[in-house]
Amino acid sequence: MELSEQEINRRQSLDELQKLGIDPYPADIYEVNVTAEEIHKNFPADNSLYQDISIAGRIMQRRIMGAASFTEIQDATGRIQLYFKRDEICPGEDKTMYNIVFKRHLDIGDIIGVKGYVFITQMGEITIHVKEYKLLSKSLKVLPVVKEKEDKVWDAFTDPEQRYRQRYLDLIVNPKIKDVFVQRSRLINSMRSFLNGKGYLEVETPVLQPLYGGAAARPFKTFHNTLDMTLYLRIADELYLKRLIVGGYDGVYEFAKDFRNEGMGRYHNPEFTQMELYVAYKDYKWMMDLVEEMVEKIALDMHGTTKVKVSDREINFKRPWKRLTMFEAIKEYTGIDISGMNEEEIIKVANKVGVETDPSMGKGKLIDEIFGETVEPNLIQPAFITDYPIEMSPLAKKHKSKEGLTERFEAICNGKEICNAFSELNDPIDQRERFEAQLELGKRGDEESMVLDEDFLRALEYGMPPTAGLGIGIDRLAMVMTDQPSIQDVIFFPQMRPEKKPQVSTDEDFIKLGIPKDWVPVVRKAGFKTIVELKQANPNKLFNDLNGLRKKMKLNIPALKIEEVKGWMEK
RNA sequence: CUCUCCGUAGCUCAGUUGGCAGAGCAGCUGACUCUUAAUCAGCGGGUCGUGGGUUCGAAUCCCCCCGGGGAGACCA
Repeated sequence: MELSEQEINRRQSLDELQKLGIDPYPADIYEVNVTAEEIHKNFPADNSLYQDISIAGRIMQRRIMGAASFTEIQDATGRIQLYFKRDEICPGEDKTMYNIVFKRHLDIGDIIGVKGYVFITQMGEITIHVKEYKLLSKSLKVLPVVKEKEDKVWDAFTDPEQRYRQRYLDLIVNPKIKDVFVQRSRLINSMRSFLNGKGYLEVETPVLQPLYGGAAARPFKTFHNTLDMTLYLRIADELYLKRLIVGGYDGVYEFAKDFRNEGMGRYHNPEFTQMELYVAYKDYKWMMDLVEEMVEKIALDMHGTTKVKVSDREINFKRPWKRLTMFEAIKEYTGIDISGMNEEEIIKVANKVGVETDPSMGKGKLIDEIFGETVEPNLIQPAFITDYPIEMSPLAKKHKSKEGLTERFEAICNGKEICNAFSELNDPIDQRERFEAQLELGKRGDEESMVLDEDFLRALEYGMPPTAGLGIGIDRLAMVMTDQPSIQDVIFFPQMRPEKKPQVSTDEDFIKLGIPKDWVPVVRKAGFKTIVELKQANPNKLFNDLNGLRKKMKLNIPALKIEEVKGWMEK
């Protein structure tokens, strides 16, 4: 690849450092005994602390004033200023370590370790007075320099494409991003400790599945060579976890990566994280209480309060949350009671509220669409929607008392579903019929309808206790809890199209033509990325251009002769 | 997949009606021993996303393609 001027400078510094006997990538452990955060926290109260410290981090900022310099380094906890003084770094006659190594060959982005003591400058900044330093890693790429003063930010690194593709850069330069992922981790820890506290068992089930099931979604397909069969990446872990309830565990849960082969956008990444929980001898009402308790606790653990700021609103997770049946909710937001209607009447309602319909949609799907269009975006504060139609809930138990409905709920918050739960269907004969109804939908053209899983039915035939099940979207919950507008902001490496690589020939290809090694970068600079392009060039013009560049770039290599250039063309 | 906006130096962005490609930061050279968006003087840095077209002349106008954002579609 072609290097920019600054990248060439850094590689030259690397060489110079090595000539001075400095290993730019030393292998030894560098012992650190304090963090930037600890110093900022404790030093103001007790100035006798931190008088013999060792700390390491990345250089983020340099202000050089002749024989003294201020540098900021950033460790995992934050930034701290360093003070370098020439005669302190170099007590003897030899000032190389300051004048040459520090001033000339260190750059923003390099990682160094320093030893010294903490003091406060005349400007009142807590600073480390450096007695000695060591280069720990030389940085060859130029970091974007973001400057900040009193909440004003200059030259922020904001391009979403680069931020997502090079998340490491985003994390280095935008410290608030690092925080989001710390928060995400705390969310998961909070949930896990809540579930462990209840005595449930964390388990793992297959990602590669011969049949996919447990949700309405299109799968990713892959192939196992030895078994000579198609496998699917799981779209949900439901059917496996229920097999474990059949096996006799009281409560099992899994933090699972699931994969759905569908569109992408602010709320959808092809792979996403879900926590699914199944508890024996419970029902969906019991599960609602658990969800409220768990999410309230997460908010408290993360923010110390149940109130969470999300964009320009405040969402309060304090129990109890509002509870509405699906029909009540649709009636509340549209004024239409669809509870007694047949499919034809519902199609009319759907069209009236702006939902497009097509023949593949069953009654359940239609109701779901009407709900999604009219109700869901309006539910900002956490709310439970209960009692979903049977057609859209093929794994949920029929309602105890309401005909045509199931014992199912979703929690909605900030206009989006965050979880889905039901009293699990444990009647194997009913379950078989529901799967068959799904196959029927599939024949009507519904590509997300479920397939029939015989082994799962066999498990149910041995008998599954009444069970409550829950799936909760970790990414979406993290979006709400960390106030991020897009799912890509709570996933380290969101899915993206591959970066296109420009077509280039290797250095070896050029050298094979007889081009001296030192001339290869010049040839590239002249605009020839491939040997094919080069061979089409006019040798006289090429000869002139290359020697011209040699002069312009002040290269200390012998000038080319026209015979040489012609020689490359003939090979 | 559709609509829409965007792609210019390492980063953030200007670029008029089509007329020599600009600024700040970063970099390099020099000055400066408590600075903090350090300062001061000087210098270098570009395949204007890619390919085609119109034109005497294209970063600018037109078309194709690539990548991204937003809104939909699909989806939970």
